[in-house]
Amino acid sequence: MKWEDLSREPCSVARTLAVIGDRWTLMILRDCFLGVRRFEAFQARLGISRSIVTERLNLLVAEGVLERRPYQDRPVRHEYRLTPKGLELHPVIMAIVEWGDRHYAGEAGPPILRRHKGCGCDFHAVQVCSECGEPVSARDVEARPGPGALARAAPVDR
Amino acid sequence: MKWEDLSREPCSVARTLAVIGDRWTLMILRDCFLGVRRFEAFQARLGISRSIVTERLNLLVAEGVLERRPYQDRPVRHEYRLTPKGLELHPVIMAIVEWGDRHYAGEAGPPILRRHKGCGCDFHAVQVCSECGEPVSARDVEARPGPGALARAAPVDR
DNA sequence: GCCACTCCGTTCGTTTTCTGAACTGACGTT
DNA sequence: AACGTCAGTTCAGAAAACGAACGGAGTGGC
Repeated sequence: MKWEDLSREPCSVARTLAVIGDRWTLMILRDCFLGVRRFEAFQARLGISRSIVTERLNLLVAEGVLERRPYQDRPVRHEYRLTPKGLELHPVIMAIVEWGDRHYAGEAGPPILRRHKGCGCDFHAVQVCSECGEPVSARDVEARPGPGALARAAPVDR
Repeated sequence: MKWEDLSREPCSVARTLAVIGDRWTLMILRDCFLGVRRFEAFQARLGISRSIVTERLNLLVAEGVLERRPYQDRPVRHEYRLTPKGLELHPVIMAIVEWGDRHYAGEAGPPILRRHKGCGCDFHAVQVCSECGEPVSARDVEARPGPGALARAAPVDR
């Protein structure tokens, strides 16, 4: 399978990764959530090729994850901001942070603390069931084909 | 920055992506959570180069995300199973699914439905604050350097 | 014994992607 | 006029991924 074919797969993981699954895209999004908005800042913080920054930002804008808006004229300069759709990626970043904090934080503890404005506490993100509110782990979930599944969805070969 | 340097960054996102941020690794993990365990099955389902499958599985085993265990002798054949550390990646996959379902499911609806065994309902995953139990969105979070932050953690340049 | 088949890889030459460094261009500052 | 900032673009060389073939250890059929 080619990378571009991912978006045509009948799978929400594949379709999402077609947008954000690139090597550096999630790092760019991390920075977005930390408030980074400018081309130079993304490039400097990540230390990657400028052409990659251009390409990734353009893709994210095309997908409606980021919005490119002018913040000055003469010369016109743009900044990249998360759209509502982009903000909805927050749980993805938080889930990644959660796992990294748990398994790769050093002796000292996690490199970044997050406070929940609602209750004022340093917190970590927990995933719960939308129906009963109980925490959900991998073992608690049973997957089956849904209405958007194509015929292609063959039974898994174990 | 090179890809290998990610694991040395004082950032849980970077460290996590150093392990699972690869183009195909998250697709392999998706299949793991759907019960796929064998080399041939990963390769056939993803349709990617066999050498890439080999490399990614080896990395995931080296990182303790998957376990390589024999399921027969003569000839010895191994299957790849999620370890407890690997199972803890479930929220990451679920967060990705959630976003894909919301923004890329067609008219018909999501391609896969998930039932929570605890309550028996089809559900979706919600992220809540570990302290107060309220749902957390991007706007509700305030990040600041934690104990594991190095001096390198400069203020964000906006 | 011989051939076909399965599973799990490895090897290798070609194509694609990424990198690093320089270049452009519009504007401000000294 | 010279220099600096920001946001890109260009391009040769390095790295990664691809496809297709090959290997090897066993099973099953005849």
